[in-house]
Formats: sequence, C-alpha cells, structure tokens
Amino acid sequence: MNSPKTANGKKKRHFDPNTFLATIGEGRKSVAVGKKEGIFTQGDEANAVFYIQTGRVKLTVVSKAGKEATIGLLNEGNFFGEGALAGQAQRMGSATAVTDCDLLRIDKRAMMDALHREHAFSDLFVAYLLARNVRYEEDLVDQLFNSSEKRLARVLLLLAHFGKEGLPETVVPKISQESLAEMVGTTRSRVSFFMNRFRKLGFIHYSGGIEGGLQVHSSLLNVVLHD
Amino acid sequence: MNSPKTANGKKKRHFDPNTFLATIGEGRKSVAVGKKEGIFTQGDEANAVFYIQTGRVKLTVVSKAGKEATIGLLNEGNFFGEGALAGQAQRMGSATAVTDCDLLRIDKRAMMDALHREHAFSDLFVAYLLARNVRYEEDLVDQLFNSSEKRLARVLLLLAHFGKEGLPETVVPKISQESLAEMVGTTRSRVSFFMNRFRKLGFIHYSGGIEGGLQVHSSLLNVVLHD
DNA sequence: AGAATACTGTGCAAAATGGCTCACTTTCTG
DNA sequence: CAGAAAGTGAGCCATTTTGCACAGTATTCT
Repeated sequence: MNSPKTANGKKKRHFDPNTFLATIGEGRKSVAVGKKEGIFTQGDEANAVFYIQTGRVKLTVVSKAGKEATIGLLNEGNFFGEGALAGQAQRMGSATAVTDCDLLRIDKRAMMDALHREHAFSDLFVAYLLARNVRYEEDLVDQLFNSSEKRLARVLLLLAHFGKEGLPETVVPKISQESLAEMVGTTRSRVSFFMNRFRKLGFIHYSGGIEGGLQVHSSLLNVVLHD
Repeated sequence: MNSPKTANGKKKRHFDPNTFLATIGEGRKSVAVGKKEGIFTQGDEANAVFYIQTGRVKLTVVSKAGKEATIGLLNEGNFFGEGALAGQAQRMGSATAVTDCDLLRIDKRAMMDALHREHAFSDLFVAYLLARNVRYEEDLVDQLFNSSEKRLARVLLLLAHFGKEGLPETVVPKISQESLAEMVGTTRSRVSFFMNRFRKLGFIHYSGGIEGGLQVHSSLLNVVLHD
C-alpha cells in the first residue's frame, strides 16, 4: 500500500532515482534529513513536493484545540507535500523524518513542468496519487465504521506489514502509545487499555515498555477486526 | 473543492467534454442514469472509470456489520471509480445517482492508454486526483479531531456551498437525516438532536420535515466549527 | 381519500470515549 | 551514576455516542 506501483501494475515497482533525477531538469535537489528532524511545518509556504528515496516520514496535523493527529506514515518511493500542486498556498500539516532520510525536493514549478512533459514521470505520479487515494479512503472508512479498539488493531496490523509481508508474526519498530493514539485518533489511556487487553488475549506480545520489540500476531489480531 | 481545476490553477476550470471525448479513442461510452439509479455496486468487477458530465453522484460503503457510510458526493467535472486504475479488482463501494446524470464510462484499458498518451487529459486527471486527495485528507482530519456535532456542522456547510458560493445563507437540497447521518458518520437520532439544537440557536432553519428547503446560515454555523 | 411507508422529535439505559491524576519503570543526558 | 524526562498501567468520572423504542407528522401510492 505504501510502495509505488504503476497504474497498470507491471514491474517498475521501484522507480529508478536516476531516471527520476534526469526527468526533472532544474528545480530539484537532494536533501538529507536526520531522524526526528522537521521537513516542513503546518502553515509554511507550500512551494515544493518531496519524494522519499530512503527513510520514513510522518505526516501530522495539529488542531486549533491543540490535538495532534498522524494522517500518514510513508516510506521510500512515496511523494508527500503534493497539496502544493493542488493550489494549497500553505502546508496543511507538518512532515517529520521518522528515520534518517534521503529526500528529493522538487519545486512546485519544476514538478508541474515535468508532469506535463514526461510520460514516465506522469505515470509514476498518477500511480502514487491513486494509491494514496485508496489509502485515504480506507482510513476514512475505518474511522466511519470502527471503534477505537478496531482502529488500533488495524494500525498495528498495518505497522506489522510495514516492513515485511506475508509473515504470520512480525516485529514492529519501537513506537510510543502516544504515537499510536495519534494514528488511531484516540487518547493514550485508551491505547494503553487496549494494548493490555490485546496482550492478555495473546494477540500481541511485549515486555516492559514497548522498547525495541512489539510482536504482532497478525492472524490473531485479525480476529478483532473481523469479529 | 469539487470542480475540476488544472494543476497550475489557470483557467480551464470546466474541461470541454468534446475535447475529452476526442481524447479517448475507443472504450468510452456516454451513459445516462436516472435519479436514485445504481451505477455500480460494492463487489462488482472494477473495470472502468466514470466521469460526470452533469448530475450528482453519491459514493457509499457498507460495512460487514451492515452500517452504511457515505464517503463522497460528487458533481459534474469529477471522476469516480478510479480505484480500478489502482489495481483494485472489485469495487470497494457503491455509486448511485443522486440526480439524473450524464456520465462518461471509460474502460480501464482505454483510460490508462489515454493517460499515457494525452498530456491535456493526464493534466486534468492529475488535477482531479490532487483535489480528491485534499478532500479525503480534510475528511479524515475532520473525523480525527471533531465531535459528531462539529462534523454535522461541517457537512451542512459543505452542502450549502455545494451549489452556490460566497452567499451568507443558502438553501440546501432536500436531504434526509438518515443521509446526513451516513455522511457524518453517526446515528440518525444524533443528527435529529443536533439539527434541532442548531435550529434553536438560529444556525439553520426549516419547518416541518426538511422538505424542499433547509436554510443554512453559514456565518452562524461556522461558529460551531471554530468555537 | 385512505392506507402504507418514510421521516422526524424525543427519551433512556448501556457502552464507549475523553481527560485527568498518580505511582512506577524505562530511557536519556549531563 | 544520578537526576530528569519520557513512557506506561490503572483508575475515576463527566461526556458523548450508540441502539432502541415510540408516537406524531409528512409523503407516496393505489
């Protein structure tokens, strides 16, 4: 869901950065950002689009009331900040590096020119937008239908498949309950409550703190979603 | 938010259907559907994309538990069913005509060819996808942050601006509380409760039943959102 | 018109959620 | 290493939301 894919689903799952670089003439620049570093902040002028070459990026929004929500967690091969192309003058949210990242920053102008000029690039971007649309739609439907317990289960499952795939049990990178709460759209106390419930039921496993190893038993946790 | 717009925001707000028709060689077909008629149903094979020439279309999803949600209400100039291009083999939701509609049905294959071949068309579609992304993101953020009361207020405001713009007070087409509940993501009783509250506070106005005239006082209702 | 159907206004009890506090543990950092 | 900071487990209570039920009011259809 988070890896690039052409519209026709052929190969080219990982777009060659070099081809990419060649496609964009001017206005593109490689940027390296360290873990936890900000890339842009809600309210900033929106004048560029980013492409992730390596690393993971988190997209967040802060409400007027000060609540914080995570609306996306992206890895390599994804774009972000594309709202700039849709006419948004300011960033509607913030982007932060979750891990060290190698990004490509493409000026709005250059991006639009390239999209209009290069078929391969345009195809790639359309594929990305389609995938992103599907994901947003799924997230929205999840919010509309499910309780916070189910939403947490879903987020855990997605995180488990974030790296590997198809395994019956996976280890999720370190993540705080606070972060989970932001992704699920609920409070930390709620997350703590459900995490312990899941643990007691044997759906997940972790010792003191979530430290480096939270194991998710996908097949079991799936029960929560489809009961 | 629902009208087409080129990525660079220039003119061409309303794409000429003829140019469009010319762009797609084969696999396209004009379809007329009557009010309340189904266009496709959740589970159907996803093999085409639709473009709205006139009329309004509603996108809904039904959960395993039987709950129904409306995830979009689109008018002319918009595409829908584009999930087919993202590799979805089946429709993830249903599309229904809210009013009589003139649609353009474009085979998946023809759509992808056209996107790859025609700049103007590709630009148009990218602009649509960007706008749709922005909208989904807004809806998601709304769900994450706001209570059902605020979400209802937002839906009413969006409906009010659905037709006209900039007016301090607008008449919303007939719509049932049940439909509103599906859009907001709550129950009908909740909608009834808030609608009466809004009415008592003078934010909206309607007599017996919602009949043909629900007046929304945008400036007042906005207070609910930004308190 | 008269009956059947759809929609709305309320009320209520049960369940879910939000917000807070507090004690305890793990992780950072000087 | 020791104190500070961050993260976690629990409990509590005020709200919000759900799910139902029911009666009264429109609408639609024959």
